[in-house]
Amino acid sequence: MTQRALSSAATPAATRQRRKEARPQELLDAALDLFVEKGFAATRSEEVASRAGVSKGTLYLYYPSKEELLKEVIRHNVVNQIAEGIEIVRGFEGSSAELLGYVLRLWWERVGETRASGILKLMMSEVRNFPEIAQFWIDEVTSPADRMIAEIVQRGIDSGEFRPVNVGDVVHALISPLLFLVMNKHSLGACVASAKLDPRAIIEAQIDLVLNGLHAPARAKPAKAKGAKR
Amino acid sequence: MTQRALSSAATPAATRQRRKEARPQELLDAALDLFVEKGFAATRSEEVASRAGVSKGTLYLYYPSKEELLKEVIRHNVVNQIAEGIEIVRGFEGSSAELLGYVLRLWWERVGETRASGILKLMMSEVRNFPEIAQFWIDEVTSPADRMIAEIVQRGIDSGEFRPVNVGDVVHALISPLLFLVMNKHSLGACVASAKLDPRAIIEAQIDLVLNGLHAPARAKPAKAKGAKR
DNA sequence: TACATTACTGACCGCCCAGTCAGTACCCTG
DNA sequence: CAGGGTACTGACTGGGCGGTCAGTAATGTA
Repeated sequence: MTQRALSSAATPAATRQRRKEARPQELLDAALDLFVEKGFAATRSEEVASRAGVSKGTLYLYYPSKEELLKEVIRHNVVNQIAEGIEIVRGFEGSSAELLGYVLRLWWERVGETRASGILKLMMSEVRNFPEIAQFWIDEVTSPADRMIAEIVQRGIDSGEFRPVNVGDVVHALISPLLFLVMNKHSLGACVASAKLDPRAIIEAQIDLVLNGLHAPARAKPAKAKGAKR
Repeated sequence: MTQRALSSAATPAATRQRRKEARPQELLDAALDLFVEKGFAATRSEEVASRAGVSKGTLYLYYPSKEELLKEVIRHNVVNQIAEGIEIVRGFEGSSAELLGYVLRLWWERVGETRASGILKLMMSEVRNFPEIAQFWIDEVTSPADRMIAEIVQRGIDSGEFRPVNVGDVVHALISPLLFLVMNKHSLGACVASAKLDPRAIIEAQIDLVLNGLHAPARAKPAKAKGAKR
C-alpha cells in the first residue's frame, strides 16, 4: 500500500498504481508545498499532480477544481490543533510565566517547525483573492488563538504575577514574533542562506523579554507605562 | 499637466492625453496597489494599465515586461528611507528608551501607514519566485534596519539603561510586531472589518512592554527569566 | 483464462493573457 | 493651416494552462 514514496520522489514507477485511499492526502501535501512556495496563481495544477505522482486527470478525479483544492488544503491543515492547545492551557498548573513560555515553545514545535506552518504564508498571500476564506480563518484560527493567549495573560494579572496591561494589545506583541519567524522561513529564509534565522534563540529571547516586561515589580512602582490601561 | 486624477479614478477622459513625464510614476503606483492586493501572477498587465489610465500598449512602452515592472516597483519603493532613519538615530540625544519608542512610532508613520507598506507583503509573497530580488532586499532593507535597531539596543546596554541581552535576537522581537501589523493590514485586515487592528494602540503596548522588559533594574536582581540569557 | 469494474492516463479543447505593431491623434513648430 | 514627430491605442497572436473525457490497464471474480 505504501509502495511508493509519500509524495515528491520521482521513483521511476515502472507500472502505474491504484491507491485510491492515499491519493487525497498526497495531493493535499503536494498542493500545500507548491502553493506556499510559488503562490496559488503561479502554481500549475499539473505540477501539483506530478509532485503527488499522478497525472493531471487524476487530480481532477479527487478535487473538482484548483480553487476547491486550495480550500481543501486550508481546511485540512487547520484541524483542531488549537482546541488541543486550549485544553493544555486549561489544565496547566504552574505559574503564568511558565505557561506562557511553554505555550510559545509548544506552538513552534507543533506548528512552526512542521509543514503546516506554510498555511500561514498561504493565507497572508491569498486571502484577498478568496474573501470567503477570511471569515473561516478568523473563526477557526485567529480568534481562538488570541483568546487563548489573552486568557493566560489575564490569569497572570489576576494572580498578581503580571502587572496590569491592556491584554488585547499585549497579545499581539506576544504572538507576532512567532508569525514573523514563520513568514521568514517561507519567504526570504527560503531564498538566501544568510537570511535564515535561529528560531529557537529568538523565541527564547522573546520569552525572556516579555516575561520581564510583564513581571509585576515586587514593591517599586512600575516604570510609568506609555500605553494606557484602556 | 495634471489634468487627470493621479491614478485610478476612471474619469471619462474624453480625449486621450500625452503625458510622458507622469506615466512611469502612475504606472508604478497602480502596479504596486494591484500586486499587493492580488499578487503578481494574478494581476493582469492590462489591469495595471487601465488603473493608471492608459492602454496596455502604453504600459509596454515604459516597461519592457511585467517582471521588469515588478522589479521597478520594488526598487522604486525602497529608496533610502532607511538611510534617512539611520541619520535620525545617529543624531538623537535623548535616552535609548525614548529613541526606541521614537523610531518605532516614526517607522509606522512613515512606512506602516503609507502605500509603501505594501512592498513588505509583496516581498513576502513573491521573493521565492524571484530569488534575484532576495539579496537586494537583504542588502538594502533588512540588514540596515536590523543594524539600526541593534545599535540602539546596544547603546542602551552600554549606558547601563538596559540590562544586558542578546542584541541580535532582541531586535527581532522588537520589529516583528510592526511587520505583523503591516501584513495584517494587507491581508486579513483588508478583507474583514472585524480583523482590523488598532495599530497605534498595539505599538504603544509593544513599546511599553519591551521597554519594561529591557529596563535594567535599579538594584533588585531581575526576576529570573525562564529563557536563558544567551 | 475470460470478463467486469474502476483507478488512472494524457491528448485535446477553449479561454485567457503577456507582449506586439500598424495605425491614430495629439502637439508643436513654422 | 500644413506637416512632421511622437505619445498613445487596441486588435491581434502565440503560447500556456484549467478542465474534460475516451481510452487503458490494474485488480477482483469465477
